[in-house]
Amino acid sequence: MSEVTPATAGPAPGSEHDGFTYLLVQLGTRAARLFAERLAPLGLEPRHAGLLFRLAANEGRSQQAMGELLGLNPTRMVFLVDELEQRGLVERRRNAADRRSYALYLTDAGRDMLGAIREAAGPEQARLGASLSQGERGQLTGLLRKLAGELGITEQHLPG
Amino acid sequence: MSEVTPATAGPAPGSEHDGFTYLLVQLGTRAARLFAERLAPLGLEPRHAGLLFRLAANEGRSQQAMGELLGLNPTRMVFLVDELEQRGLVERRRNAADRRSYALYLTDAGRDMLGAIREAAGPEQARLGASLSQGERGQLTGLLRKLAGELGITEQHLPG
DNA sequence: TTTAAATTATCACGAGACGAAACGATGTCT
DNA sequence: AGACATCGTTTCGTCTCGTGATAATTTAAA
Repeated sequence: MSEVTPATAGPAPGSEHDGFTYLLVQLGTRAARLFAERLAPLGLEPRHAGLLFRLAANEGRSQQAMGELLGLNPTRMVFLVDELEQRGLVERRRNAADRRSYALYLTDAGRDMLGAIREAAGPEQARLGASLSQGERGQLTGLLRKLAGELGITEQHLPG
Repeated sequence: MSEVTPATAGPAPGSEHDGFTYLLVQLGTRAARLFAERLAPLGLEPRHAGLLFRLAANEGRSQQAMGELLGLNPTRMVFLVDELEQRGLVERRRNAADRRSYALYLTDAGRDMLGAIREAAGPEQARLGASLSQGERGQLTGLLRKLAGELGITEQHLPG
């Protein structure tokens, strides 16, 4: 029974209609779009929010280390940090030990922005899950977390 | 209690870690990538598969009507149909009633390809959900369907 | 008939994301 | 000192996509 082939009949194995893959893709893109819309008034895009959140949990890392953590190549990372630095949300400090690299830090404005993002995203999530009871929401979160755990999603990755 | 504001404490309302929004986005993009990888050996990309599936349920429609259904602009639609026609999976037939327009049909090869896509995607989904029991998988599908229903996702849309 | 509208196709242009390669500055190793 | 690797950066080309303009064919309206 460890074999995953769904040879047992049930709903057609590969049909897109009974599977959760299609639903995951659809809901994922939809959720991303809703989040982006909520973020727009703040002058940010999802990737900015992603970096800010990850940075809050990993302050002082080098730019490249952060990029690797997020799955971004160095070129893209330079651009992303540039944008956030120009907005005064992130700071590049020379690393005293290794002056080739920068250490990334949140500014006070960056920390404030983090709060603003949370305030913007919270109600949106509540609206998205309005058709679910609180128990169902917890159930869903638990199941998704199980899936994510198997795939090695660690809350550190940045959505494509 | 119909109010959705989570004023009651519990896990911090806007925190990304307890919410399913972040998980949905992550899992959605991951599922899309896995699907694309499974499709690559067939020489197809997700958009091709999307059109083939939607076309199977809407044969005989005009090219532009299909494009509208999928959320693609006419220019892009021409290109997409070109690609599938060159592969012999889709056929453009002159519409007898209105000879300005084409009616789109699947060829036999297109129908075969549909089966191949299902065979490629099925095991992938099983692998993705390997950490879930069969009951949990059904539960998850049900919950996702509820969410999708609220958002008006009708199995007709093409993932961004 | 004349005129306007619809459908498909084609082209040019720019926006945006992305990767590859190279470069200067710095650090490390021999 | 010299050779080599690493970090951040810049530049270049590629890919995808959207928009707008244009044309050819066919249909519908005046």
